[in-house]
Amino acid sequence: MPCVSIDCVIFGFHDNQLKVLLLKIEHLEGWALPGGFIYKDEHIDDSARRILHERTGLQDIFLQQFYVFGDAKRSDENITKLVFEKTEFKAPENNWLLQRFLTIGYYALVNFNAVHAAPDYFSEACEWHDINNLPSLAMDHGGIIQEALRTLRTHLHYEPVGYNLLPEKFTMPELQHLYETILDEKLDRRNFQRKMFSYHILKRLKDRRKGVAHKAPFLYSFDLRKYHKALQEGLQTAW
Amino acid sequence: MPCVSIDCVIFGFHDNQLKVLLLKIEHLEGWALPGGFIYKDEHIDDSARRILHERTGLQDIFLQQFYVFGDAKRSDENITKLVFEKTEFKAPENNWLLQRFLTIGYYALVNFNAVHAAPDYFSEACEWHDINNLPSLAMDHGGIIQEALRTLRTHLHYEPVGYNLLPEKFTMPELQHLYETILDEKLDRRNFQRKMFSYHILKRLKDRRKGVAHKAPFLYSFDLRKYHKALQEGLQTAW
DNA sequence: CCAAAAGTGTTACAAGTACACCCATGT
DNA sequence: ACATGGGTGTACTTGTAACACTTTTGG
Repeated sequence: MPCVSIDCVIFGFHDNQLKVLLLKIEHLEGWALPGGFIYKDEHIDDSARRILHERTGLQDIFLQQFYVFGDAKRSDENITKLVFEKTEFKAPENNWLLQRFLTIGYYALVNFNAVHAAPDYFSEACEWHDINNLPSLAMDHGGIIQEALRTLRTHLHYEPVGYNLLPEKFTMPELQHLYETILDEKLDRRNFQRKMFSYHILKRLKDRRKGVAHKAPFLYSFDLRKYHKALQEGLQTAW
Repeated sequence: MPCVSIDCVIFGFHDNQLKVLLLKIEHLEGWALPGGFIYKDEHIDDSARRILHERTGLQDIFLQQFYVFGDAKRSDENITKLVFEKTEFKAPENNWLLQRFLTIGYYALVNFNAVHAAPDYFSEACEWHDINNLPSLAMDHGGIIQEALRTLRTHLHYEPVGYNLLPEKFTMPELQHLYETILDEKLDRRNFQRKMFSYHILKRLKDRRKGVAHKAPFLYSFDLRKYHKALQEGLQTAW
Protein backbone atom coordinates (compact mmCIF):
# COMPACT_ATOMS: atom_id res chain seq x y z
CA MET A 1 0.00 0.00 0.00
CA PRO A 2 1.42 3.38 -0.97
CA CYS A 3 2.43 6.17 1.38
CA VAL A 4 2.05 4.17 4.57
CA SER A 5 4.76 2.27 6.39
CA ILE A 6 5.03 0.36 9.63
CA ASP A 7 7.86 0.90 12.08
CA CYS A 8 8.53 -1.46 14.96
CA VAL A 9 10.08 -0.48 18.24
CA ILE A 10 11.42 -3.83 19.43
CA PHE A 11 12.21 -3.89 23.14
CA GLY A 12 14.46 -6.44 24.76
CA PHE A 13 15.91 -6.74 28.25
CA HIS A 14 19.54 -7.67 28.87
CA ASP A 15 22.14 -6.96 31.56
CA ASN A 16 19.46 -5.14 33.50
CA GLN A 17 19.06 -2.68 30.66
CA LEU A 18 16.23 -1.98 28.28
CA LYS A 19 17.32 -2.37 24.67
CA VAL A 20 15.92 -1.45 21.28
CA LEU A 21 16.74 -3.23 18.05
CA LEU A 22 18.01 -0.82 15.39
CA LEU A 23 19.24 -1.05 11.81
CA LYS A 24 22.20 0.70 10.30
CA ILE A 25 21.31 1.40 6.70
CA GLU A 26 23.96 1.77 4.05
CA HIS A 27 24.50 5.26 2.73
CA LEU A 28 22.56 6.69 5.62
CA GLU A 29 23.99 8.51 8.60
CA GLY A 30 21.65 7.64 11.43
CA TRP A 31 20.21 4.38 12.66
CA ALA A 32 16.65 3.41 11.85
CA LEU A 33 13.79 1.36 13.24
CA PRO A 34 13.02 -1.91 11.48
CA GLY A 35 10.11 -1.11 9.25
CA GLY A 36 8.35 -2.13 6.11
CA PHE A 37 5.27 -1.88 4.00
CA ILE A 38 1.79 -3.31 3.99
CA TYR A 39 0.86 -5.89 1.39
CA LYS A 40 -2.36 -5.34 -0.48
CA ASP A 41 -4.35 -8.07 1.23
CA GLU A 42 -2.75 -8.03 4.62
CA HIS A 43 -4.16 -6.93 7.95
CA ILE A 44 -1.78 -4.28 9.25
CA ASP A 45 -1.17 -6.35 12.39
CA ASP A 46 0.00 -9.17 10.12
CA SER A 47 2.30 -6.76 8.31
CA ALA A 48 3.86 -5.80 11.62
CA ARG A 49 4.22 -9.46 12.59
CA ARG A 50 5.83 -10.23 9.24
CA ILE A 51 8.31 -7.38 9.56
CA LEU A 52 9.16 -8.48 13.06
CA HIS A 53 9.67 -12.05 11.95
CA GLU A 54 11.94 -11.04 9.09
CA ARG A 55 14.14 -9.09 11.45
CA THR A 56 14.25 -11.26 14.53
CA GLY A 57 13.24 -14.71 13.36
CA LEU A 58 10.63 -14.70 16.10
CA GLN A 59 6.97 -15.56 15.91
CA ASP A 60 4.07 -15.22 18.32
CA ILE A 61 5.44 -12.06 19.81
CA PHE A 62 3.66 -9.46 21.88
CA LEU A 63 3.04 -6.71 19.42
CA GLN A 64 0.88 -3.66 19.68
CA GLN A 65 -0.02 -0.68 17.58
CA PHE A 66 0.48 2.52 19.53
CA TYR A 67 0.42 5.61 17.33
CA VAL A 68 0.36 6.97 13.79
CA PHE A 69 3.03 9.51 12.99
CA GLY A 70 1.57 11.85 10.44
CA ASP A 71 3.52 15.07 10.40
CA ALA A 72 3.67 16.23 6.78
CA LYS A 73 7.31 17.18 7.19
CA ARG A 74 8.47 13.90 8.69
CA SER A 75 9.43 12.59 5.22
CA ASP A 76 11.69 15.50 4.40
CA GLU A 77 14.63 13.24 5.06
CA ASN A 78 12.86 10.12 3.84
CA ILE A 79 15.20 7.15 4.23
CA THR A 80 14.21 5.54 0.95
CA LYS A 81 14.77 8.80 -0.89
CA LEU A 82 18.24 9.21 0.58
CA VAL A 83 19.18 5.64 -0.27
CA PHE A 84 17.98 6.09 -3.85
CA GLU A 85 20.05 9.24 -4.16
CA LYS A 86 23.24 7.50 -3.12
CA THR A 87 22.91 4.24 -5.01
CA GLU A 88 22.33 3.00 -8.50
CA PHE A 89 18.69 2.26 -7.65
CA LYS A 90 16.31 4.67 -9.25
CA ALA A 91 12.65 5.12 -8.57
CA PRO A 92 10.29 6.60 -11.16
CA GLU A 93 9.78 10.31 -10.87
CA ASN A 94 7.06 11.14 -8.34
CA ASN A 95 6.94 7.58 -7.11
CA TRP A 96 5.17 7.23 -3.77
CA LEU A 97 8.35 5.95 -2.17
CA LEU A 98 9.77 9.44 -2.49
CA GLN A 99 6.74 11.29 -1.22
CA ARG A 100 5.23 12.18 2.06
CA PHE A 101 4.69 9.16 4.30
CA LEU A 102 2.68 8.09 7.27
CA THR A 103 4.05 5.48 9.58
CA ILE A 104 2.13 3.30 11.99
CA GLY A 105 4.11 2.66 15.16
CA TYR A 106 4.07 -0.80 16.72
CA TYR A 107 5.97 -1.82 19.77
CA ALA A 108 7.10 -5.36 20.46
CA LEU A 109 8.37 -7.09 23.58
CA VAL A 110 10.78 -9.91 22.88
CA ASN A 111 13.05 -12.26 24.74
CA PHE A 112 16.52 -10.83 24.13
CA ASN A 113 18.27 -14.19 24.10
CA ALA A 114 15.90 -15.74 21.56
CA VAL A 115 16.53 -13.09 18.92
CA HIS A 116 18.82 -13.66 15.98
CA ALA A 117 19.15 -10.20 14.58
CA ALA A 118 19.18 -10.28 10.79
CA PRO A 119 20.17 -7.28 8.71
CA ASP A 120 18.25 -7.02 5.46
CA TYR A 121 19.45 -6.22 1.97
CA PHE A 122 19.85 -2.52 2.57
CA SER A 123 21.30 -2.77 6.05
CA GLU A 124 24.85 -2.97 7.23
CA ALA A 125 23.95 -3.93 10.74
CA CYS A 126 21.11 -4.89 13.02
CA GLU A 127 21.99 -4.35 16.66
CA TRP A 128 20.60 -3.82 20.12
CA HIS A 129 21.05 -0.38 21.64
CA ASP A 130 20.59 0.70 25.20
CA ILE A 131 17.51 2.88 25.54
CA ASN A 132 19.53 5.33 27.62
CA ASN A 133 22.36 5.50 25.14
CA LEU A 134 20.82 5.68 21.68
CA PRO A 135 22.87 6.58 18.61
CA SER A 136 21.74 9.32 16.27
CA LEU A 137 18.54 8.27 14.55
CA ALA A 138 17.09 8.86 11.10
CA MET A 139 13.96 10.91 10.47
CA ASP A 140 11.62 11.05 13.46
CA HIS A 141 12.60 7.61 14.73
CA GLY A 142 13.92 9.05 17.97
CA GLY A 143 10.51 10.48 18.72
CA ILE A 144 8.83 7.22 17.80
CA ILE A 145 10.99 5.35 20.31
CA GLN A 146 10.21 7.86 23.05
CA GLU A 147 6.49 7.55 22.35
CA ALA A 148 6.74 3.75 22.40
CA LEU A 149 8.51 3.90 25.74
CA ARG A 150 5.87 6.21 27.12
CA THR A 151 3.18 3.78 25.98
CA LEU A 152 5.02 0.83 27.47
CA ARG A 153 5.31 2.62 30.80
CA THR A 154 1.61 3.32 30.84
CA HIS A 155 0.73 -0.25 29.90
CA LEU A 156 2.93 -1.57 32.66
CA HIS A 157 0.33 -0.27 35.10
CA TYR A 158 -2.57 -2.21 33.61
CA GLU A 159 -1.12 -5.30 32.04
CA PRO A 160 1.39 -7.92 33.01
CA VAL A 161 4.53 -7.47 30.94
CA GLY A 162 7.35 -9.71 32.08
CA TYR A 163 6.49 -12.85 30.14
CA ASN A 164 7.54 -11.33 26.85
CA LEU A 165 10.81 -9.86 28.03
CA LEU A 166 12.19 -12.44 30.42
CA PRO A 167 13.36 -16.01 29.96
CA GLU A 168 10.97 -18.72 31.07
CA LYS A 169 12.41 -18.94 34.55
CA PHE A 170 13.43 -15.84 36.44
CA THR A 171 13.85 -14.56 39.96
CA MET A 172 11.81 -11.92 41.72
CA PRO A 173 14.72 -9.46 41.79
CA GLU A 174 15.13 -9.92 38.04
CA LEU A 175 11.46 -9.15 37.49
CA GLN A 176 11.78 -6.13 39.73
CA HIS A 177 14.82 -4.85 37.84
CA LEU A 178 12.81 -5.11 34.65
CA TYR A 179 10.05 -2.95 36.11
CA GLU A 180 12.52 -0.49 37.56
CA THR A 181 14.30 -0.19 34.24
CA ILE A 182 11.13 0.43 32.27
CA LEU A 183 9.74 2.90 34.77
CA ASP A 184 13.16 4.40 35.48
CA GLU A 185 12.52 4.49 39.22
CA LYS A 186 13.44 2.47 42.28
CA LEU A 187 10.77 0.27 43.80
CA ASP A 188 10.52 -1.19 47.27
CA ARG A 189 11.47 -4.86 47.23
CA ARG A 190 8.82 -6.01 49.69
CA ASN A 191 5.95 -3.99 48.31
CA PHE A 192 6.85 -5.01 44.79
CA GLN A 193 6.74 -8.68 45.68
CA ARG A 194 3.41 -8.33 47.48
CA LYS A 195 1.90 -6.54 44.52
CA MET A 196 3.13 -9.16 42.06
CA PHE A 197 1.75 -11.94 44.23
CA SER A 198 -1.58 -10.17 44.38
CA TYR A 199 -1.95 -10.57 40.60
CA HIS A 200 -1.76 -14.34 40.98
CA ILE A 201 0.11 -14.78 37.72
CA LEU A 202 3.32 -16.22 39.15
CA LYS A 203 4.24 -19.78 39.94
CA ARG A 204 7.07 -20.31 42.39
CA LEU A 205 9.21 -23.19 41.19
CA LYS A 206 10.80 -25.83 43.38
CA ASP A 207 14.39 -24.89 42.59
CA ARG A 208 16.36 -21.76 43.22
CA ARG A 209 18.94 -19.95 41.18
CA LYS A 210 22.22 -21.61 42.16
CA GLY A 211 25.81 -20.54 41.74
CA VAL A 212 25.27 -16.86 42.37
CA ALA A 213 26.77 -15.04 45.26
CA HIS A 214 24.65 -14.58 48.38
CA LYS A 215 21.39 -16.23 49.25
CA ALA A 216 19.94 -18.24 46.39
CA PRO A 217 16.71 -16.64 45.16
CA PHE A 218 13.63 -18.62 44.19
CA LEU A 219 12.87 -19.15 40.54
CA TYR A 220 9.46 -18.22 39.18
CA SER A 221 7.62 -18.63 35.94
CA PHE A 222 4.34 -17.22 34.76
CA ASP A 223 1.11 -19.13 35.01
CA LEU A 224 0.23 -18.58 31.38
CA ARG A 225 -3.46 -19.24 31.72
CA LYS A 226 -3.80 -16.61 34.41
CA TYR A 227 -1.30 -14.35 32.70
CA HIS A 228 -3.36 -14.18 29.55
CA LYS A 229 -6.52 -13.74 31.52
CA ALA A 230 -4.91 -10.75 33.24
CA LEU A 231 -3.81 -9.41 29.86
CA GLN A 232 -7.36 -9.48 28.59
CA GLU A 233 -9.11 -8.21 31.66
CA GLY A 234 -6.42 -5.82 32.77
CA LEU A 235 -4.91 -5.62 36.21
CA GLN A 236 -7.51 -4.16 38.50
CA THR A 237 -5.15 -2.03 40.53
CA ALA A 238 -2.90 0.59 39.06
CA TRP A 239 0.45 1.67 40.55
CA MET B 1 -2.97 10.81 0.23
CA PRO B 2 -4.15 7.57 -1.31
CA CYS B 3 -5.57 4.58 0.54
CA VAL B 4 -5.80 6.27 3.94
CA SER B 5 -8.82 8.01 5.36
CA ILE B 6 -9.71 9.61 8.66
CA ASP B 7 -12.95 8.86 10.48
CA CYS B 8 -14.15 10.96 13.38
CA VAL B 9 -16.29 9.68 16.21
CA ILE B 10 -17.85 12.91 17.45
CA PHE B 11 -19.32 12.63 20.91
CA GLY B 12 -21.87 15.04 22.32
CA PHE B 13 -23.95 15.02 25.48
CA HIS B 14 -27.63 15.92 25.49
CA ASP B 15 -30.69 14.98 27.55
CA ASN B 16 -28.39 12.96 29.78
CA GLN B 17 -27.46 10.78 26.85
CA LEU B 18 -24.22 10.29 25.01
CA LYS B 19 -24.61 11.02 21.32
CA VAL B 20 -22.58 10.39 18.18
CA LEU B 21 -22.81 12.48 15.03
CA LEU B 22 -23.55 10.35 11.98
CA LEU B 23 -24.08 10.91 8.27
CA LYS B 24 -26.70 9.33 6.07
CA ILE B 25 -25.15 8.96 2.67
CA GLU B 26 -27.26 8.88 -0.47
CA HIS B 27 -27.52 5.51 -2.19
CA LEU B 28 -26.12 3.81 0.86
CA GLU B 29 -28.05 1.73 3.37
CA GLY B 30 -26.30 2.35 6.65
CA TRP B 31 -25.15 5.46 8.41
CA ALA B 32 -21.50 6.47 8.37
CA LEU B 33 -18.98 8.35 10.46
CA PRO B 34 -17.92 11.76 9.19
CA GLY B 35 -14.65 11.14 7.46
CA GLY B 36 -12.34 12.45 4.84
CA PHE B 37 -8.92 12.37 3.33
CA ILE B 38 -5.51 13.76 4.09
CA TYR B 39 -4.14 16.55 1.96
CA LYS B 40 -0.61 16.16 0.69
CA ASP B 41 0.99 18.71 2.98
CA GLU B 42 -1.21 18.36 6.00
CA HIS B 43 -0.44 16.94 9.42
CA ILE B 44 -3.00 14.21 10.00
CA ASP B 45 -4.19 15.98 13.16
CA ASP B 46 -4.94 19.00 10.99
CA SER B 47 -6.85 16.80 8.55
CA ALA B 48 -8.99 15.56 11.40
CA ARG B 49 -9.55 19.11 12.63
CA ARG B 50 -10.52 20.20 9.13
CA ILE B 51 -12.98 17.34 8.71
CA LEU B 52 -14.49 18.14 12.08
CA HIS B 53 -14.81 21.79 11.21
CA GLU B 54 -16.50 21.06 7.89
CA ARG B 55 -19.08 18.91 9.62
CA THR B 56 -19.77 20.80 12.81
CA GLY B 57 -18.61 24.34 12.18
CA LEU B 58 -16.54 24.04 15.34
CA GLN B 59 -12.93 24.89 15.92
CA ASP B 60 -10.54 24.32 18.80
CA ILE B 61 -12.13 21.04 19.71
CA PHE B 62 -10.76 18.25 21.83
CA LEU B 63 -9.66 15.72 19.28
CA GLN B 64 -7.55 12.64 19.65
CA GLN B 65 -6.24 9.86 17.49
CA PHE B 66 -7.07 6.49 19.01
CA TYR B 67 -6.56 3.63 16.57
CA VAL B 68 -5.84 2.60 13.00
CA PHE B 69 -8.29 0.17 11.48
CA GLY B 70 -6.35 -1.93 9.04
CA ASP B 71 -8.23 -5.11 8.34
CA ALA B 72 -7.69 -5.93 4.66
CA LYS B 73 -11.34 -6.89 4.29
CA ARG B 74 -12.77 -3.74 5.83
CA SER B 75 -13.10 -2.10 2.40
CA ASP B 76 -15.13 -4.92 0.88
CA GLU B 77 -18.16 -2.71 1.20
CA ASN B 78 -16.22 0.50 0.64
CA ILE B 79 -18.62 3.42 0.86
CA THR B 80 -17.05 5.33 -2.01
CA LYS B 81 -17.22 2.26 -4.22
CA LEU B 82 -20.89 1.75 -3.48
CA VAL B 83 -21.71 5.38 -4.16
CA PHE B 84 -19.86 5.26 -7.46
CA GLU B 85 -21.80 2.18 -8.46
CA LYS B 86 -25.14 3.85 -7.86
CA THR B 87 -24.50 7.27 -9.34
CA GLU B 88 -23.29 8.83 -12.53
CA PHE B 89 -19.89 9.47 -10.94
CA LYS B 90 -17.22 7.19 -12.29
CA ALA B 91 -13.76 6.65 -11.01
CA PRO B 92 -10.93 5.39 -13.21
CA GLU B 93 -10.43 1.66 -13.20
CA ASN B 94 -8.24 0.57 -10.27
CA ASN B 95 -8.39 3.98 -8.73
CA TRP B 96 -7.26 4.00 -5.11
CA LEU B 97 -10.69 5.15 -4.01
CA LEU B 98 -12.01 1.71 -4.93
CA GLN B 99 -9.25 -0.25 -3.29
CA ARG B 100 -8.38 -1.46 0.12
CA PHE B 101 -8.29 1.33 2.70
CA LEU B 102 -6.87 2.10 6.08
CA THR B 103 -8.69 4.51 8.31
CA ILE B 104 -7.27 6.43 11.24
CA GLY B 105 -9.82 6.80 14.01
CA TYR B 106 -10.10 10.10 15.88
CA TYR B 107 -12.54 10.85 18.61
CA ALA B 108 -13.83 14.32 19.40
CA LEU B 109 -15.67 15.75 22.37
CA VAL B 110 -17.95 18.64 21.51
CA ASN B 111 -20.54 20.83 23.11
CA PHE B 112 -23.82 19.49 21.73
CA ASN B 113 -25.55 22.84 21.67
CA ALA B 114 -22.77 24.62 19.82
CA VAL B 115 -22.86 22.23 16.86
CA HIS B 116 -24.57 23.09 13.61
CA ALA B 117 -24.58 19.78 11.83
CA ALA B 118 -23.90 20.21 8.15
CA PRO B 119 -24.47 17.41 5.63
CA ASP B 120 -21.98 17.45 2.79
CA TYR B 121 -22.49 16.98 -0.90
CA PHE B 122 -22.98 13.24 -0.75
CA SER B 123 -25.04 13.19 2.43
CA GLU B 124 -28.76 13.30 2.91
CA ALA B 125 -28.53 13.94 6.61
CA CYS B 126 -26.17 14.64 9.46
CA GLU B 127 -27.71 13.77 12.79
CA TRP B 128 -26.99 12.90 16.39
CA HIS B 129 -27.67 9.34 17.47
CA ASP B 130 -27.89 7.93 20.93
CA ILE B 131 -24.90 5.69 21.65
CA ASN B 132 -27.25 3.09 23.06
CA ASN B 133 -29.57 3.17 20.09
CA LEU B 134 -27.41 3.30 17.01
CA PRO B 135 -28.84 2.71 13.53
CA SER B 136 -27.27 0.19 11.19
CA LEU B 137 -23.83 1.36 10.21
CA ALA B 138 -21.75 1.10 7.05
CA MET B 139 -18.53 -0.91 6.84
CA ASP B 140 -16.80 -1.34 10.19
CA HIS B 141 -18.02 1.97 11.56
CA GLY B 142 -19.92 0.26 14.35
CA GLY B 143 -16.69 -1.28 15.59
CA ILE B 144 -14.89 2.04 15.29
CA ILE B 145 -17.50 3.69 17.51
CA GLN B 146 -17.21 0.93 20.10
CA GLU B 147 -13.43 1.28 20.16
CA ALA B 148 -13.73 5.05 20.51
CA LEU B 149 -16.09 4.61 23.42
CA ARG B 150 -13.73 2.14 25.04
CA THR B 151 -10.90 4.65 24.67
CA LEU B 152 -13.02 7.48 26.05
CA ARG B 153 -13.91 5.36 29.09
CA THR B 154 -10.28 4.66 29.74
CA HIS B 155 -9.26 8.28 29.32
CA LEU B 156 -11.97 9.34 31.74
CA HIS B 157 -9.85 7.79 34.47
CA TYR B 158 -6.74 9.85 33.74
CA GLU B 159 -7.92 13.09 32.24
CA PRO B 160 -10.60 15.62 32.97
CA VAL B 161 -13.30 15.39 30.32
CA GLY B 162 -16.30 17.54 31.14
CA TYR B 163 -15.12 20.84 29.69
CA ASN B 164 -15.51 19.67 26.14
CA LEU B 165 -18.94 18.10 26.53
CA LEU B 166 -20.77 20.45 28.87
CA PRO B 167 -21.88 24.05 28.55
CA GLU B 168 -19.77 26.62 30.34
CA LYS B 169 -21.84 26.53 33.50
CA PHE B 170 -23.15 23.27 34.86
CA THR B 171 -24.20 21.66 38.11
CA MET B 172 -22.50 18.85 39.95
CA PRO B 173 -25.35 16.41 39.21
CA GLU B 174 -25.06 17.24 35.51
CA LEU B 175 -21.34 16.50 35.58
CA GLN B 176 -22.03 13.28 37.41
CA HIS B 177 -24.64 12.21 34.87
CA LEU B 178 -22.09 12.76 32.14
CA TYR B 179 -19.64 10.46 33.89
CA GLU B 180 -22.31 7.89 34.59
CA THR B 181 -23.42 7.92 30.99
CA ILE B 182 -19.93 7.46 29.61
CA LEU B 183 -19.01 4.74 32.08
CA ASP B 184 -22.49 3.20 31.98
CA GLU B 185 -22.56 2.76 35.74
CA LYS B 186 -24.07 4.48 38.74
CA LEU B 187 -21.74 6.49 40.94
CA ASP B 188 -22.18 7.60 44.52
CA ARG B 189 -23.17 11.26 44.66
CA ARG B 190 -21.05 12.16 47.66
CA ASN B 191 -17.94 10.28 46.68
CA PHE B 192 -18.15 11.63 43.15
CA GLN B 193 -18.23 15.19 44.43
CA ARG B 194 -15.32 14.62 46.76
CA LYS B 195 -13.27 13.11 43.97
CA MET B 196 -14.02 15.98 41.61
CA PHE B 197 -13.10 18.52 44.26
CA SER B 198 -9.84 16.71 44.86
CA TYR B 199 -8.78 17.48 41.28
CA HIS B 200 -9.06 21.21 41.98
CA ILE B 201 -10.29 21.97 38.49
CA LEU B 202 -13.72 23.29 39.42
CA LYS B 203 -14.80 26.79 40.38
CA ARG B 204 -18.04 27.11 42.30
CA LEU B 205 -19.96 30.10 41.01
CA LYS B 206 -21.96 32.51 43.12
CA ASP B 207 -25.31 31.69 41.58
CA ARG B 208 -27.33 28.53 41.54
CA ARG B 209 -29.49 26.94 38.88
CA LYS B 210 -32.92 28.52 39.37
CA GLY B 211 -36.36 27.52 38.22
CA VAL B 212 -35.91 23.79 38.60
CA ALA B 213 -37.90 21.72 41.02
CA HIS B 214 -36.35 20.99 44.40
CA LYS B 215 -33.33 22.52 46.00
CA ALA B 216 -31.41 24.79 43.66
CA PRO B 217 -27.99 23.26 42.87
CA PHE B 218 -24.79 25.28 42.67
CA LEU B 219 -23.38 26.16 39.30
CA TYR B 220 -19.77 25.34 38.51
CA SER B 221 -17.39 26.03 35.72
CA PHE B 222 -13.92 24.73 35.05
CA ASP B 223 -10.80 26.58 36.09
CA LEU B 224 -9.26 26.40 32.64
CA ARG B 225 -5.71 26.99 33.74
CA LYS B 226 -5.85 24.12 36.18
CA TYR B 227 -7.97 22.04 33.81
CA HIS B 228 -5.34 22.18 31.10
CA LYS B 229 -2.61 21.53 33.58
CA ALA B 230 -4.47 18.39 34.66
CA LEU B 231 -4.91 17.39 31.01
CA GLN B 232 -1.18 17.57 30.45
CA GLU B 233 -0.02 15.99 33.64
CA GLY B 234 -2.84 13.52 33.99
CA LEU B 235 -4.97 12.98 37.06
CA GLN B 236 -2.84 11.30 39.63
CA THR B 237 -5.49 8.97 40.95
CA ALA B 238 -7.41 6.52 38.83
CA TRP B 239 -10.95 5.33 39.57
C1' DC C 1 33.03 -14.45 59.82
C1' DC C 2 31.22 -10.95 57.31
C1' DA C 3 29.32 -8.37 53.46
C1' DA C 4 25.64 -8.45 50.44
C1' DA C 5 21.53 -9.96 48.69
C1' DA C 6 17.09 -12.53 49.59
C1' DG C 7 12.99 -13.83 52.37
C1' DT C 8 9.36 -12.24 55.35
C1' DG C 9 5.93 -9.19 58.47
C1' DT C 10 4.11 -5.06 60.87
C1' DT C 11 2.59 -0.56 61.39
C1' DA C 12 1.02 4.03 59.83
C1' DC C 13 -1.26 6.67 56.59
C1' DA C 14 -4.02 7.68 52.47
C1' DA C 15 -7.59 6.54 49.45
C1' DG C 16 -11.82 4.47 48.33
C1' DT C 17 -16.43 2.79 49.73
C1' DA C 18 -20.63 2.74 52.09
C1' DC C 19 -23.92 5.01 54.27
C1' DA C 20 -27.52 8.86 56.89
C1' DC C 21 -29.02 13.19 57.95
C1' DC C 22 -30.58 17.83 57.01
C1' DC C 23 -32.08 21.46 53.63
C1' DA C 24 -34.53 23.85 49.89
C1' DT C 25 -38.03 24.04 46.46
C1' DG C 26 -42.18 23.37 43.32
C1' DT C 27 -46.36 21.07 43.34
C1' DA D 1 -47.06 19.11 53.83
C1' DC D 2 -44.46 16.39 51.25
C1' DA D 3 -41.91 14.27 47.72
C1' DT D 4 -37.79 14.89 45.43
C1' DG D 5 -33.39 16.02 44.63
C1' DG D 6 -29.24 18.65 46.56
C1' DG D 7 -25.67 19.62 50.12
C1' DT D 8 -22.58 17.78 53.61
C1' DG D 9 -19.92 14.49 57.10
C1' DT D 10 -18.41 10.18 59.30
C1' DA D 11 -17.09 5.35 60.03
C1' DC D 12 -15.17 1.34 57.81
C1' DT D 13 -12.45 -1.07 54.65
C1' DT D 14 -8.83 -1.48 51.51
C1' DG D 15 -4.59 -0.30 49.43
C1' DT D 16 -0.15 1.91 49.55
C1' DA D 17 4.14 3.31 51.69
C1' DA D 18 7.63 3.05 54.95
C1' DC D 19 10.45 0.38 57.42
C1' DA D 20 13.67 -3.81 60.25
C1' DC D 21 14.95 -8.15 61.23
C1' DT D 22 16.49 -12.83 60.00
C1' DT D 23 18.55 -16.15 56.64
C1' DT D 24 21.71 -17.79 53.28
C1' DT D 25 25.78 -17.85 50.58
C1' DG D 26 30.39 -16.99 48.42
C1' DG D 27 34.55 -14.96 49.28
